[in-house]
Amino acid sequence: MNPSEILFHHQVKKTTPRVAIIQALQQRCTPLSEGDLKDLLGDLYDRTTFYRSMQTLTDAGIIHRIVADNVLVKYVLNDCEHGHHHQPDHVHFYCQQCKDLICMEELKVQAYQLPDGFKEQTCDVIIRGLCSNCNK
Amino acid sequence: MNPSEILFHHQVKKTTPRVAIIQALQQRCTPLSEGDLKDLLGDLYDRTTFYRSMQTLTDAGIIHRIVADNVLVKYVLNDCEHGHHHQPDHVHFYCQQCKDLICMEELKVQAYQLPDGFKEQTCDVIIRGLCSNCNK
DNA sequence: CATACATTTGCAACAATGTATCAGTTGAGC
DNA sequence: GCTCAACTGATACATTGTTGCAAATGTATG
Ligand SMILES: [Mn+2]
Ligand SMILES: [Mn+2]
Ligand SMILES: [Zn+2]
Ligand SMILES: [Zn+2]
Repeated sequence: MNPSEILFHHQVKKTTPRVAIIQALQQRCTPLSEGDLKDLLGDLYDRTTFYRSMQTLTDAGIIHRIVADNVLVKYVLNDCEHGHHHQPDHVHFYCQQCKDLICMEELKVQAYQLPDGFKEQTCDVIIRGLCSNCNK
Repeated sequence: MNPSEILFHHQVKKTTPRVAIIQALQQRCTPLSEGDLKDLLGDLYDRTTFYRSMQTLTDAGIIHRIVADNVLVKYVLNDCEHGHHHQPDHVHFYCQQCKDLICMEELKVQAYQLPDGFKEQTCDVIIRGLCSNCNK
């Protein structure tokens, strides 16, 4: 599906920033931060618009957020081409040195049974440390 | 162990802010944020000093950080009285509405086997959603 | 106990991230 | 093409965290 179709399918208005953001996420197919997207798209939209767009797209179930660290949030499509859905799916590794976020597809996250009354919305499993490049 | 002993044992200089912070963490025995500690300790130290102290105490292995969310970091003693050690130990639940962080002691975190070369330093399992109070 | 030196602190300035308000623009449906 | 709700950009603000440097403090030594 192209960005326009995705937006229509989720009943979200088609706007220039939203289309551009979805397109960029599709092309890279990896978690991207505000900075990453800014590098790709330049001054296509205001920072305020960015945050509002990400909120809208998250609420609509088109993307989801990964909190890699208190100072780094990344965003991914829920339905990427090569099946990179994921939500409480796999572990993410965050390298404290090179600041890279790596999807550990092979490390699946177990389902946790919350006590009665609690409602789960998202689940992040973040392992922080040094990646194989930086650990030398 | 009292704060002074802990600091001495880890070969960290004994200073007023560090002692006060450890003391507060011991008394509450629950994860506290910068704001929580500020409420307890007032203007005992500057904000800059706080961040530097937490870095030092973390490096020394006296406390550890829990990243509840990109805008909320909490700190806990590694060696609390009633055995609340925890590191890759149990799941933390973060209520997106009342902003409470709850230790799910009964939900243990599995050990993940990282690929060769990767070095784990910390592991957070954060489930976000609504707590039983807010989910009504 | 006094001194000396390294460590730590407070202050000021800055950077990054995120939110609120509001006037002006845009887009989907008719 | 109109219309009106939805969205955007600009500005201003809040919070969290960092950096540089002079002044204060803590520990080790004599
Ligand atoms: Mn992933
Ligand atoms: Mn806990
Ligand atoms: Zn790395
Ligand atoms: Zn709650």
